[in-house]
Amino acid sequence: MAAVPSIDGLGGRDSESAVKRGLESGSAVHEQVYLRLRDALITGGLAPGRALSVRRLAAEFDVSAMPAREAIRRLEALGALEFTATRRVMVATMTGEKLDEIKSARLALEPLLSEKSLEHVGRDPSSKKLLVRELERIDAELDASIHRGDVGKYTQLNCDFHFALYRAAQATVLLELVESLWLRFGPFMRVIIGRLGTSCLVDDWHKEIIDAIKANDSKGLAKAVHRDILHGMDNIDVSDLSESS
Amino acid sequence: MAAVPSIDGLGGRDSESAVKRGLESGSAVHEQVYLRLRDALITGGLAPGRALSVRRLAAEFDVSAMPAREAIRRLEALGALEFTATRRVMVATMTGEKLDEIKSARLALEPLLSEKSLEHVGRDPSSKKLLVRELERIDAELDASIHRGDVGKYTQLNCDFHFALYRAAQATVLLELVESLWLRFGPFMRVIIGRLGTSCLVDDWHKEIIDAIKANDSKGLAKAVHRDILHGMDNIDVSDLSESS
DNA sequence: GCACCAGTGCTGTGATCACAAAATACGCAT
DNA sequence: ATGCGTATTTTGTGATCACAGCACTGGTGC
Repeated sequence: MAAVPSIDGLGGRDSESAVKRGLESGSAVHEQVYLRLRDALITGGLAPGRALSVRRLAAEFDVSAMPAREAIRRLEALGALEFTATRRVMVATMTGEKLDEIKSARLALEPLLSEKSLEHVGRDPSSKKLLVRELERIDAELDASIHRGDVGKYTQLNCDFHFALYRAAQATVLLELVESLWLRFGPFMRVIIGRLGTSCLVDDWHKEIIDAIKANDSKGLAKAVHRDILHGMDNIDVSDLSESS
Repeated sequence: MAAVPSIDGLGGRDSESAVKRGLESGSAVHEQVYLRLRDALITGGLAPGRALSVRRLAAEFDVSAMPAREAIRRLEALGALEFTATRRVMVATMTGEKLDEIKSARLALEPLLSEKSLEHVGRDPSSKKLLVRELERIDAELDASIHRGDVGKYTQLNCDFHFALYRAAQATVLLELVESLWLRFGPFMRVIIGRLGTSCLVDDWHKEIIDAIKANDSKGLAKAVHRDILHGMDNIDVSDLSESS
């Protein structure tokens, strides 16, 4: 009963989370539930509109209702989950307005955050080497998953790539804001990409990002991130929204 | 026992919250606890580093522990509260890095949000009139509180002013991001202003903001908001941080 | 006077229960 | 077969309890 098939992306998989935090996993049970649920959401493991319930979630994770409730509350505060009129909880749905806001916010924050990363990592050549190597590793896997047509893996790796970059900025506040944004569009994006397939995807922007880091080109990096976001969010048709709920 | 003297800004006061939401108060008890605690934090009613506890908070609000726990979890998710190493909860403290991040994020988001407000309100002259009138009302009170030297009222009104402006954008996601930012620096800002007094404050930028709205000057509005943020956060000495914990 | 240590109260955390309301399932009548 | 109303189940929510660990108190020994 520990392994859970009914929620995609929530099952055992490996211990490596999509958005590894600097923090330790924390002994608290509700923290672990939160982290696993968060990763499932951010990588699109749960479809928008998907109904959740305290007891079911608790059963999935083989814990009591309390930790599940707390995890749900936190994710609701971050906008990843939303209430129905009758206080039931579901994965947040997407609207055209929301999508627009998320795009604006991403464009405002993520290039900034990536600049900070470069600035932070620029002082220490060894840590920069490490970052570049990790990004290249992820990007290679990402490339492979695109050609393989593995949507699930792509989503997770794309998430890994960006947050590996952003985490290097050591900027907690900004990172949490961006995380909140990804939590909001992750489930939706997964549906979209799943519908379009990986054929429409390229990771040219990621290579531009890596090159800009290598060249210590702060503005170029910001621009590359900007373009990556635009590319990822512009080919989304609003008409997809109606079916995604 | 309903009126609580031990937490400033949490006591009865009037029913008007600092950051009124479009939503109704919601019948759920934990929602009300959350809203009151949030307003207390955002207006600086609780000092940074201030210890909170589930049971004490529950007693303050005359509810059981459960709603208090849920409210705390949500505010912790938003970065308003933080854990000690031993899982105890306190009002988030400020560091130089955090302050820098918050400033960056505010500068990136709030001018954008204000532009959206103008855009949204520009189509309907009557709603624009309404907004301008409300802003002028708040600004007048704000002016008065400055001359009166009423730091508490100033903080609350400044918060009211900005969120009255931002709420007009009808942009939930962006608003929640900004709210999260204000929750983080509200308590700290209150301490700073409390130390400096209202003498150093001017609300010229607010008048510029109102003028830009009247003139439908989108860029001018963004610039005015930008300056208001800079003015508010630039005269903060990092040395204040050590004493504010 | 000061440092240290035991004791006591407080705290987070998880578990469980009760209750009302909502959603689902089911069966009946047409 | 289908629409409808009832019955059962599930659900959120609040309350309470048990337990282990931390923090602070007060006192004792040096």
